[in-house]
Amino acid sequence: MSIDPRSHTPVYVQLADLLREKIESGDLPPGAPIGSESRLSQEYGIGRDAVRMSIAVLKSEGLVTSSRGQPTHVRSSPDQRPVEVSPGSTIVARMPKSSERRKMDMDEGIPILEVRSPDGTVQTFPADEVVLHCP
Amino acid sequence: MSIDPRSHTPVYVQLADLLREKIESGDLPPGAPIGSESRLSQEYGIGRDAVRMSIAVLKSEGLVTSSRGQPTHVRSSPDQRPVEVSPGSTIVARMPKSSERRKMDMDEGIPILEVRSPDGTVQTFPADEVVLHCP
DNA sequence: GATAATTTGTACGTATGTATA
DNA sequence: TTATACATACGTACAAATTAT
Repeated sequence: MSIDPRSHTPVYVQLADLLREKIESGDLPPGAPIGSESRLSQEYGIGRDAVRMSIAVLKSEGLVTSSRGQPTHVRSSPDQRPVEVSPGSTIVARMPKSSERRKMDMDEGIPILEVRSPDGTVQTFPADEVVLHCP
Repeated sequence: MSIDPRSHTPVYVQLADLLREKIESGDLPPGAPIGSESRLSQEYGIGRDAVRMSIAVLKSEGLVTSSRGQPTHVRSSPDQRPVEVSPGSTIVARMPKSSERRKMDMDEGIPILEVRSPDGTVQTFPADEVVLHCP
């Protein structure tokens, strides 16, 4: 599996597809480092910018996480706990604002689930932590 | 309101915050162009790269959309239609994969809502189009 | 219809800052 | 301290899509 710079598909999309395949196949299991930017850059013969764009795609899909000084690694999703929803509640999902995401210590690419109960109370959950159960 | 390149807060975060404020205050209403990259670059005295990173933040939050040849504009969310959920259903939210997003013609920064009915059927909705109603 | 101008997308480069090991 | 790795920020160039002329 390699990357074709002459393809109509951008190289960063090709690399993202390639890495996503490795993640979903288990070749890169949760917690595994996907390889440093410079290493991927050399290995596939593309610029570091293209590598970073690939990783940005995977981060936006919640598949990997990265932070300064640490290797980028495959995200290990937490166990999803069941949450019982009150009868008559309404549910929406949205992406958190950056400030909200930092405050709730959420990774990129994770939506927020909002549950509005009939009594007016609103509960918000990081979407990867819960499974809502309707009555 | 201006941008301080000496601040500890990255300039692209500062610009994202600035534009988000204008969007949420109604100064930049839905459908309004936020200004071209070159214009924002000149106006705030920062590089085009920083401008693009700012816009990437706002796109990931579902606040703006952009495509080749067209000015980036404030996203106008569609009306959220009510969806009745079957009793005993479970609900999760996640981000779509790139291929999924293209196939469903979804903008960036929009989660997917998955409703699993007790009979095993699974319904998926772009999260900005629906409000789920529990029985 | 054809051209030109505008705008975003892709891809490369360099340099420096900051956090971690 | 040193080395590694990611984050930020600047630059350039060209491609591709849209809009205006």
